[in-house]
Amino acid sequence: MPKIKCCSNKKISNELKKTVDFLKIISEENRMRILCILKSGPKCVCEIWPNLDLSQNLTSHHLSVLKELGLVKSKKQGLKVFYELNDKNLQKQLINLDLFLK
Amino acid sequence: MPKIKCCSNKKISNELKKTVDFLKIISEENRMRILCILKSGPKCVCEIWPNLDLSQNLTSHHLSVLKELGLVKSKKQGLKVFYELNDKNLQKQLINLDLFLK
DNA sequence: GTATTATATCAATATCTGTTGATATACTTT
DNA sequence: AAAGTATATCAACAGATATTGATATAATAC
Repeated sequence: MPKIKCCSNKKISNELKKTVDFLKIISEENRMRILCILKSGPKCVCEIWPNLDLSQNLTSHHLSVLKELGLVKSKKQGLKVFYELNDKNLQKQLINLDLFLK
Repeated sequence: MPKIKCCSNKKISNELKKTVDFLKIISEENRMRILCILKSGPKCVCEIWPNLDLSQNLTSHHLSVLKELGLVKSKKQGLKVFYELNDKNLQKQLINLDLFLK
């Protein structure tokens, strides 16, 4: 039986799991839209959710999911909370994905 | 209110949905593993499932999901069914993903 | 023909994840 | 202090998706 790296090697297997976690987060239409919206720069929640045809609280929830995985960062400014891409991490995850599939 | 392409433009919005469909399929640990295994060339199901610690029928099911989206192709050879990457399509989908996030 | 092997299918279940509505927090304005 | 605005949180529900066990199909070997 030949050894297959992504199945037998623990380090690679762990990397694969992390990549899958990343994919699970971005494989949702509204979250992908949020990431696209944020490509043009930081936005507060009130600028994001009307574009998505989503409720405010659901948008907030998706943002928190993205933040938990480090794909976006946020900073409070008065009443508003501005979200922006954590582009370094996002690009890193895309590169890891490529390593598995290219 | 500024227009945001991935939300307002129908064509781009459709592309985004297709990309999300692709992501949903590959955001599963075992399916990602299958794709990795197939990078080293065509394999029959009986060579794949023992590597995955999955049952035969579940492996078969995941393969059918991958095939349905055109990420793998299969050909029967006697009793065995050999699966191989549909690499052209896989790479195309990765490029589309990059278009949205890079 | 029967037995055996490889693969696929199906219904039932379990698990996960998005959504909703209500409410809480936190800041600003008056 | 009270009212209003922006955001977050929570429990409950709904829908989707992975898993399981049993069984079906299809090709080969005897």
